[in-house]
Amino acid sequence: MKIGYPCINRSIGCTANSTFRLASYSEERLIETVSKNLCCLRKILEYNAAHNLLFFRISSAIVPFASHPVCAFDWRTHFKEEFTAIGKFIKKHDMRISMHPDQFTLINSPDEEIFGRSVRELDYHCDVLDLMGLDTSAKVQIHVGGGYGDKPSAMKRFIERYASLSTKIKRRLVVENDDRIYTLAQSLAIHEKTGIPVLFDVFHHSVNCSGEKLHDALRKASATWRKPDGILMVDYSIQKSGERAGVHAESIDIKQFTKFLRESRPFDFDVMLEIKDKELSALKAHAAASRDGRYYTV
DNA sequence: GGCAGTCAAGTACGC
DNA sequence: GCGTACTTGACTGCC
Repeated sequence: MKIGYPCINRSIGCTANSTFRLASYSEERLIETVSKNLCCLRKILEYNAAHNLLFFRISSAIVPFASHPVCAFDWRTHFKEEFTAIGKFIKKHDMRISMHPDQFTLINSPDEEIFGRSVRELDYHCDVLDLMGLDTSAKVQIHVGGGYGDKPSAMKRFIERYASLSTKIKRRLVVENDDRIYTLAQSLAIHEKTGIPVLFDVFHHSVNCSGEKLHDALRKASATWRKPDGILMVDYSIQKSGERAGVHAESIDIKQFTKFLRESRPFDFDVMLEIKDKELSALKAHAAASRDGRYYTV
């Protein structure tokens, strides 16, 4: 078990997801921004290594507009050395990495152009992980997509579209149960037809539940990950009190997290803490999990 | 320098 | 049909 947090570290005074407006696009601006992002990513990973936080989600904004037609610049070649060096660091510290394209990446959209843009976006995410030289346990997670008023057809379209994807994408792509449309059971049904691993989101499961108890959910989701995929990835968050169901909490509740650790035995998985205060909660979770026999330390 | 409006992209939902 | 939330930060222009 490794513990991590997504994209942003507020303790070290830099960000690895600087971007700019499309209207301000220029090659110079892109190079300057990506250089800054990669430099900061390295610092975040160093912080994580020092604090034994060995799971991290790299921001999709690491290369702004990478899949947009405006971007004609060959950033892959230009930044090859930087990516390789970061990858070496990740491997040296035995870190687990994920990426999560945002809600515009929809491989089950009825619109072929949206599908095309989504494939380009997935290509970009896989390129980042490939350039770092990471193995196929580094994953790119997406949701099943829209319901389009007819979920069975939308799921069928996901399955067909998945089959048409390149190996480069398929070897990294995993699907996650979401908080409004596709449940764990529906994600597992898609796994049955495609073989795609299912990333289990504990919080989404509590908001949009197909009935499985935690133990059952972890057993079923774990079984969708094969050896080259690494162990199950789990997204963990809790409800912010006094807010609409689905709003992420500001900070982790260690009592609840400890209960989750206890109830999730004996399954092993890596936990991504989708909590607003990022590394601060991850550090608290690390302290709680370090007493757990599953917890991985270097 | 600070503030508020806005940002590439899509879908679902409420009015 | 239109505006807004999603989830969120941070860029940008205006004062």
